[in-house]
Amino acid sequence: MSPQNNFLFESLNKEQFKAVNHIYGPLLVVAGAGSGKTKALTHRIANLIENNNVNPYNILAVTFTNKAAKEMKQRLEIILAKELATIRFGQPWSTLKEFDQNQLRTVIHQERLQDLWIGTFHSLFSRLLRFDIDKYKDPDGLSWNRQFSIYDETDSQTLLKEIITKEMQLDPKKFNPKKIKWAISNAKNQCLTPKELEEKSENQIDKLIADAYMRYRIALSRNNALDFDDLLLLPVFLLRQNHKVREYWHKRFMHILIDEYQDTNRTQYELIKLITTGDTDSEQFFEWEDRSIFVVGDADQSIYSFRAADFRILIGFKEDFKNKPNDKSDCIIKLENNYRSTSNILSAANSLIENNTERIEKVLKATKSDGEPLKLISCDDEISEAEAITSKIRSLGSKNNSPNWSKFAILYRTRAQSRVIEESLVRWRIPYTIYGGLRFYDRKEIKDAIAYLKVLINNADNISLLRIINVPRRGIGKTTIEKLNEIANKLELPLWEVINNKECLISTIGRSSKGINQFTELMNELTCYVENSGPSQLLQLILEKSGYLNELIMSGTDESEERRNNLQELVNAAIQYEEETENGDAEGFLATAALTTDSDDNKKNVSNSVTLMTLHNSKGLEFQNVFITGLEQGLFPSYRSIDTPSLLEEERRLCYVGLTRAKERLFLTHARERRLWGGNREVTIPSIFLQEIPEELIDGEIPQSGGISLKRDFHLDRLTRVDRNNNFVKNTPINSVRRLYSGPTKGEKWKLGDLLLHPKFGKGEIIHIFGSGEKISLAVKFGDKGSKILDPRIAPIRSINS
DNA sequence: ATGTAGGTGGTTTTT
DNA sequence: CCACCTACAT
Repeated sequence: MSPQNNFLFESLNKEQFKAVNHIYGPLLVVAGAGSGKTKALTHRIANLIENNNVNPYNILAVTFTNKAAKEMKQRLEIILAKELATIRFGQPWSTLKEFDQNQLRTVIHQERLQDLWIGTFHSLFSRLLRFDIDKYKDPDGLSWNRQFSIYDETDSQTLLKEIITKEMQLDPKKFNPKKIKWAISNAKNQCLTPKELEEKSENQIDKLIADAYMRYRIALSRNNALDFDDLLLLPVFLLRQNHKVREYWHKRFMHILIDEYQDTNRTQYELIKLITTGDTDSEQFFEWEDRSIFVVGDADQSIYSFRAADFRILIGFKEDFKNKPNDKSDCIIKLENNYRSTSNILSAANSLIENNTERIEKVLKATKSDGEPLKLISCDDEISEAEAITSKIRSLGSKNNSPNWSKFAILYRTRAQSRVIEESLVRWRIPYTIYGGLRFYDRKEIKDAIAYLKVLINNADNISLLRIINVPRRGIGKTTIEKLNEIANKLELPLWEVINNKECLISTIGRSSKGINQFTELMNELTCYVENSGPSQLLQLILEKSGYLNELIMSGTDESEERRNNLQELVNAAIQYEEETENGDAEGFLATAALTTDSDDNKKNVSNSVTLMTLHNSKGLEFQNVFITGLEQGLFPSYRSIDTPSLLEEERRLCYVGLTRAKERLFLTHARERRLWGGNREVTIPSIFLQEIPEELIDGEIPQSGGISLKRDFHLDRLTRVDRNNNFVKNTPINSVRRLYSGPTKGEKWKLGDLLLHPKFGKGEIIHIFGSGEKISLAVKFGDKGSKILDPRIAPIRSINS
């Protein structure tokens, strides 16, 4: 059939059409922000299935987030259902009743899309490992089975810390487990084995890290566990060594699509290459015949190099996948029409990004009119910044009787910046949602419940076992656990094997084994249910039989009520998982739990609230009104990037991503001074990025000071906070609020040119006064000691008469 | 075995 | 400033 007649192609521009109609061979789609790349992707998949007889079973589609995967699947469902509508009902989709529409979608979902693999690299390849991990033969003799646990950052750090302190006998203060984990992760993302890392090491510390990596790997395998990076790294080794496995996946995934290709790292790239080329020698060029690889990306939006993403992979695409050495065929399509933002916003973004050197030349062309100029909001400090943002949102929102808060997004470089903004929003009763931060699955009670399930599935998982062995309290103490753990290590057995052995217990810890017995009996009883129960039922049983729920009910506090609700929510999530996957097993549910982030949660999107998130989290989203905050040197761009050109370019790309999120209005804010971590306020320098946007596009504005009349009130007690261990923190005082409420200062006795005496710096002269009233800081010049910024309420200074 | 006080160290971005 | 860890008291 002639594809041109197909409505699949109706709403596409010329370039999008070319992309969608690409069938075999490699293709790189360079897609600028807002240029309709998701459309190109979904329509191409539909085109493959609908018009080119491709079985969805043979398609692998990689997205950057689970949310994107979900959305893509839904869009695909609708496209195909529309197609089906004309065939089944002989009438267009829009004229069908909702009931019929839904029925068609269900049909498509069940009959056509069930076998389509679509998801993040991590979720897709954890799935692949569930099939084939037992076929992996490790050169060091390590092994895993398909019940493997997935360790999150905390779990793996716990494990690594144990290795560093106990096995290697190093001082964790000198050798920070976090940093070592970071280094190991980096190696894994570059596809390096411990051995390769060791060969590359140049100094003692590098050697130590390689050693830790080696031991960490062994420890993971003893726990039958993998960390996030392993989910990609292990498949690479498996596919490299096992021809049969490689051929299987090569033959299965004939059409590979990858979104956000600029954020691919070496390991992911290796993975894709292995599956695409299959059993051919890398020296040889194979025929594409009936297969394709289709990647979409934008080098200007590459913002994840800190986790080893490398956008040069995108730039090298043509070289990597061209047909023959001399192939001249053009396998690049550029999407440059932007359908999202006003022309002013685009001009600003284009000007900014032109300051980067490493790029694929590309200019976003506006399809919308000029719109309003960008607004620059300069503020005294971070509190007035927050107030200015809030007041702007209020004035724009109040034009409407029922304001649509979800049209607003506040973006920041670091999470720490959100706090002050939250306080301001709470004060003005503006509803907001923070993305990122504490994951649902990271809450204490959820991690506990999941740990039970993990141990039931994989009893070698010591980290999870140790987490729950005394939760709820069974009177098992630290020394007992320590003792047993030592025995387990000595015998090279999982801790579970040791505690599940009555003789062993009695001979080693004797009378203090009561609690342990209670625990093993519980787990043995629960194990009986594993085979015939789904994850939701198992969780329910765990919570009841362990006494976890009872304990929460007994305590009867608001906090425990909240925890119970969360646990109910967890059971619901498991039920939903079972429905979506048609009786998916507990292993699959655990993988979902490990790999789901908060921003994947679609429930949040429907609420009418202002969005707060990091710039990183904003990738792929769009909002009517966007605030980019904290545009100061050292904050954005970050102080760690400021002196390194390549890192600075990444910050600039991050800024570019931020700018291009906005559809209509864009606000840029900065504070003239800022308290970074409660310490002294620092005078700031406006971000270099502000200078890189043409002046004529920006409209300055008089900064709003923090001195709006504030009514003491409400809600502050509802700002329940949770610490990093997920315990609720009671009555956290909110300092900035307190500061704003406390009355006027004891008087402004300081003025320019005054002389003062400081015990450490000596005599100084006030050369500048920042702020006024309560929030005053003095810049004082101390002769040979240089200048300092002082807070006169804190600094031990007294004025002297000249 | 468990709870709490105080000292200390760390602060970019995430699957 | 905040969260974590350790040491100590119960």
